[in-house]
Amino acid sequence: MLSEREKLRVAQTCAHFNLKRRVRSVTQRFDAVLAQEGLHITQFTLLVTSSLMDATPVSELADALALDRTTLTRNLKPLEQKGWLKTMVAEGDARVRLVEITTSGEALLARSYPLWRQVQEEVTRSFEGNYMNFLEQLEQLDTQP
Amino acid sequence: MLSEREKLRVAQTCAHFNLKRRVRSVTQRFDAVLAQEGLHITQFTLLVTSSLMDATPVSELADALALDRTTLTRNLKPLEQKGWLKTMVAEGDARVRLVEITTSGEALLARSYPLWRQVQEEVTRSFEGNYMNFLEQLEQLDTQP
DNA sequence: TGACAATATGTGCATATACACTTAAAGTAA
DNA sequence: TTACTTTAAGTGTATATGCACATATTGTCA
Repeated sequence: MLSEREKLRVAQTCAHFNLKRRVRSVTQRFDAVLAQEGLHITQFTLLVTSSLMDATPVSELADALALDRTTLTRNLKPLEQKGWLKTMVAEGDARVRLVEITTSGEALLARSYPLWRQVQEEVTRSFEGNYMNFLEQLEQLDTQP
Repeated sequence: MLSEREKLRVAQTCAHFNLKRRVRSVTQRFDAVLAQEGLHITQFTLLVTSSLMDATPVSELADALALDRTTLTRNLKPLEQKGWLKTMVAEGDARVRLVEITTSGEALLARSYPLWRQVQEEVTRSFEGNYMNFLEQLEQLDTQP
């Protein structure tokens, strides 16, 4: 049986819990604004990355997003259905599926960017210039000791 | 059409993307170890909180976890099925469902705590004493300007 | 008391996530 | 060329998440 002290320690310091609940809050702030374009922040990020890495294999895109490949496969589906992304079989290797953003997807990005920026600025404002430092600290979470 | 520069800005600085991918990594590190007890880190946190706040209404528990109430309802289900949590209708108000940890749940917590602690220490080690400062910075993400 | 408002919770639907397993295609070696 | 291995991707299943809506119970006021 755990002591009260140990339980409190988990509740107050757990890296996962503390991160996750903040992320939930941040997700909702972005999603609330992006909803006017029928978009979630996860989808916005996926569209931007697809646009940056044009005609990329699914696996490479998953790596770039630090996302499980099978998760990406499912996340692509609604964006394809709405015509913002399309996929095509790679020439010379029928195993590979290349992900591409469509013209409609690019237009959506152009409309959504100001919305993203608005929330991004609100979220980062409270860091008062230390946001980049915060991002660096975040990276340490991945660093294996 | 977004410029390359704007796309890179999103990819490199987006608060949501940067948080989310680190969280995915942290989740996997906890889950990998807790798997030997058949537990996810999300469930571990839920069990600890239920244990701390004994016989709490679903809504109050959701508030404590900064979790949508309907999400909590579903997260409770697998834990109830495995007999680690139980719920009972509150005396005097049949609308309220109280969540309680079971003896079996407490035993599981006792076995899982060392596993949590092991990963927690690994994850926080790289902060070298600045972890609490990091948690405070995380809180600013919720602060409305 | 009876009608309506407020409260607590659950469900339908959709997205997000990942592990285990499957399928299909390409590469390789006898 | 055939058999085996490797590689790229998809599917089955389960948990996690939250909005919109539905249901049930309690409270309130005329």
